[in-house]
Amino acid sequence: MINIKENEELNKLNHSCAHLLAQAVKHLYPDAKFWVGPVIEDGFYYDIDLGDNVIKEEDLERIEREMKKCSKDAKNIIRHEISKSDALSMFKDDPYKIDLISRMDENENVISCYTQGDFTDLCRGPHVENTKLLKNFKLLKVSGAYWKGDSKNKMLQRIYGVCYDNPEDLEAHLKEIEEAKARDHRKIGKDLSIFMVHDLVGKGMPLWLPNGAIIRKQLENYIYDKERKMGYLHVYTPCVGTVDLYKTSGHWDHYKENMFPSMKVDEEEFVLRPMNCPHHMLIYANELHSYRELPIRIGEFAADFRYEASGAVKGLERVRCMCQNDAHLFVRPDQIGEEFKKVVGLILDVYKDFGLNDYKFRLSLRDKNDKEKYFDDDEMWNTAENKLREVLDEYGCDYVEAEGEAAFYGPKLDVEVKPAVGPEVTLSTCQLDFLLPRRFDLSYIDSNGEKQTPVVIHRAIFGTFDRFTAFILEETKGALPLWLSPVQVNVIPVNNEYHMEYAKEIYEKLLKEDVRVKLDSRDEKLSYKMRESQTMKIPYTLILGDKEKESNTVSFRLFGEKETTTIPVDEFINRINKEIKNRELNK
RNA sequence: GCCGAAAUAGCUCAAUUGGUAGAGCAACUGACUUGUAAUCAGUAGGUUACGGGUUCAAGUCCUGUUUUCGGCACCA
Repeated sequence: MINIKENEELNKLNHSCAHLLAQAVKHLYPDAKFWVGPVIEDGFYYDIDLGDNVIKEEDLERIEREMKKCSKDAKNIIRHEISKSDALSMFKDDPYKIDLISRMDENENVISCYTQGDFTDLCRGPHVENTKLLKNFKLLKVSGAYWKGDSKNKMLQRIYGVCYDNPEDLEAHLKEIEEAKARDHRKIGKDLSIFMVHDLVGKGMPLWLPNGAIIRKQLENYIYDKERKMGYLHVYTPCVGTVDLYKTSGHWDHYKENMFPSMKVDEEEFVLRPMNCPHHMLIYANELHSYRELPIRIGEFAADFRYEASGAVKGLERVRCMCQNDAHLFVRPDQIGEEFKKVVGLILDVYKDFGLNDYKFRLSLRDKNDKEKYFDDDEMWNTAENKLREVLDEYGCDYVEAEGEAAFYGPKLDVEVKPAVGPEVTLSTCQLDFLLPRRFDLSYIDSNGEKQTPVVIHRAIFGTFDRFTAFILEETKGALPLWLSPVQVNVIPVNNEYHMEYAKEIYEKLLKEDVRVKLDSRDEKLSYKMRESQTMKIPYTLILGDKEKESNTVSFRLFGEKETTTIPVDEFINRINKEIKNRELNK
């Protein structure tokens, strides 16, 4: 999809369309007051205060009609510049405009406005010359949005739309939205029986069905092997901890509100754990460590529970019960760079294995002025942040820096991806931590026999198995590579009476090879079974009839393809074994 | 959590202004014995998310709750 914000012409067009929207809304709702109407990657929006009026989805059509009317009026969009004081008196009845004007740069004494017919808006511009150029637009959705993005403020109404300079591009844009809905992992998850949810279990607590469980198990095996080869030691720990554990770590103070409420058992108070760091800290502290042992890498596929806001819960992507692909690396200060580099290397390696290219690195730093959230030690923060930058530069990774988004214990590097529907989410994460080792009084003995404090690196390559599965389903549109597919081979005899025996023979052979194979023995036509095989996106469908039986061959059809290939049975077995072993991607 | 919308058979959807809840697919039974995306016939399937109210009469109107969806805010 074209990035409208970054395209000069489309940016201008969409910005002007936002004004056209405001003009139409002003006609229909004379009391409307306007906040801002920026251009975004996929169009534009305008935030509006309508007082007691409410714009609903069904009103969008009416507003669109009014916009068309305004467009047909073919008014020139005229820029004029006024002084700051004139602007303040001109918009004196509009608290939103006063807010904008008064916060403008001291040096900026000239303020620009744009007028089209009966409508004038404060705006930096630029705009198209005439409203008649705004023809190919569509209003897409309406929602609430907090003023200035702060939930303590009043909620305004936001209308989203998009505009193009020709009807074909607009049509293509709308089609893309439809296609995105079709590859939403919630739809695929239902169609392919991957997961379900149930009110009696609870919101944000997905149940992984057999098909989903296979995918997850494959992901676990894959990353477990990678980690083990890199010297990780895997553990199992309970998914509860005492409140005191989280008071020690500091999480209780920072995240109490986002944890499930504590439960009292006898004299102890427990919580469902929201993360695993404290448990792993205790495992480290269980033994005395020499500087020679470090780094020590403790890994776990660990279930965590977070009381996510009800409005945030979404399929497998944002859940209240998740399984992290977690690990904590205990390192000496001189090992930070090298160890961090290994983690970034692993991330790059894994994304390559999955054929993922569309992701972004985000380096989250502290807000130097926020002494409440972030512990006050300039040297530690600066050292940590610079180490992360160094490694990223070494790999030549592009990244954006985000101030004030670090964890309370240290800076972090996240990998962000865009789901089919909704805003970007974090998959992988790697975080430096100078604080928790101190809070848990962790130590190792250095070469002089002195106690030193290790540094901890928190990292999750898949992030959570839940979210990674959601993402991989959307990336592949449900047509998973062979090694991840719940059913890898579907065996269909041409005629149940004459070919079942041969079909069974092949089926047994594949079972012995540890292939996930299904034999469709129902009394149905071949075409009926083929249809289901394709809609369930099974990678290989075998057709076995007289021809195959006589020549000891199999005929297979790949998912999404029309032609059939016939090869000897042994050759087929070699072929899929190789494909599975190498975790080959779909072409 | 906030602003909106929605919830009807396992799935996808119908049901005029309030007037007997239907269809296709799936399931089951039988017939058909099939060479690459839906063979035919029959059977069964519902406290219309849950609770309360208005009404002679509620899937439909009002109200509370839950869940889902679109955004906002949040995301260790």
